Amino acid sequence: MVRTPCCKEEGIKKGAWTPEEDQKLIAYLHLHGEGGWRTLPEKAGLKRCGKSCRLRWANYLRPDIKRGEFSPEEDDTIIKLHALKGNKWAAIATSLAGRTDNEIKNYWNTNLKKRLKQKGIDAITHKPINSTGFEPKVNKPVYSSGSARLLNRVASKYAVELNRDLLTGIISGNSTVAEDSQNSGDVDSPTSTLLNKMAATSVLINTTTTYSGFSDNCSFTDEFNEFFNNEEISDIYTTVDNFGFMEELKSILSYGDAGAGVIEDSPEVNVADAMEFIDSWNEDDNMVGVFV
DNA sequence: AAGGGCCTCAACCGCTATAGA
DNA sequence: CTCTATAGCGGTTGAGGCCCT
Repeated sequence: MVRTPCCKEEGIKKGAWTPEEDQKLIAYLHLHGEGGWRTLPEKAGLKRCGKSCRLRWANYLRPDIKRGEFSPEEDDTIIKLHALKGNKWAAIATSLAGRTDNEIKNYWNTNLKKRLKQKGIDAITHKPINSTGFEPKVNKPVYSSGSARLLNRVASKYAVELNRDLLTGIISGNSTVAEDSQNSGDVDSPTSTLLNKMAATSVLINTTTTYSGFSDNCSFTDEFNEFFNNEEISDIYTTVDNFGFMEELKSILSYGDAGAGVIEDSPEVNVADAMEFIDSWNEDDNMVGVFV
C-alpha cells in the first residue's frame, strides 16, 4: 500500500533550516497563529512540507522553549519519569517546562542512558545490571517473600536498626505497629515514614480485603503510582544514589511486568514465608546489621 | 594539516489517534 | 459508519562538529 505523501514531493526542500526560512515561519505564525500546517508553507512563502514547518516550530522556534543544558533536577525528573512511563517522551516533556519531547529523547539517548549504565543500572528496566548488589547478604537460603526481601533491602540501604515488631507489623500488613514505632522513636523519622508508606502498600498487596479506603478490587497500578508520586518518596527516589534501590523496590512491589492488575494476582508476597523468614532469623546470622 | 571515528541533535519517516465532513 | 485531513508520537537518520592519531 502506498501512503499518500503529506505534501507534494516536487520542489520541497529538506534538511537544515536557514535563518531566512525561520524568520518567514515565525513572521507568519505571529500573524496567523498555529494551525493549518498543510497550507502554511505556500502562504508563508516556504518551500517546505507542512509537517516540517510544524516540527521546526514545535521543536525549535517556539518562544517558550528553554534551551541550554539540563539541570540536575531536570535529569532526576527525566530518570524518574522514564522509569514510570518508559519511552513516552511527550508525556515526560509535559513535566519539564520549556523542554520538547525531541530534546528529552535526544538527551536521554546521548547522556542519561550512558550515565545509568555507568552506575550499573539498566536504562530500559531501571534495574541493577548486576542485581547482587541489592541482594541481602545472608548465609542461609534466601526466602522468596517479596516483603522480606524488600525490608531487608530497606534496612541494608538505610543502615538502620529495625525493630523486630515493626518488621513483623509491616510484613503482616499492620501499619499501626509502624506508626507506634515512629511515635516511640524506634527508628528515625524519614525511615519510619518511608516504612509506613511501604506498610500501607504491602497491605495493599497482602490482603484482598479493604484497608484505609483502598478498594479490594482497585488497580494496583494506580496505588503503586500514587505511592511513588508521593512527594517524600519522590525525593528519595529521584536521588540518583538511591535510584537502583528504588527500582528494585518497584520491581518487588509491581509483581512482574508493569501493567495493571488486581491485587489478587500478586505472586510476589507470601506472608507466611515472610513470617517464617523473620522467625528463623537470629543474631548469629550475617545480615549486615539489618535487624535488632 | 589531514583524515578517520565518534558524538550530538535537528530533522525526517512511518505510524497511530483524532476530528470533522 | 467511512473516509480524509491533520496532529502528534517515537524511532531513526545523517550533517556537522569535535577529538584523536
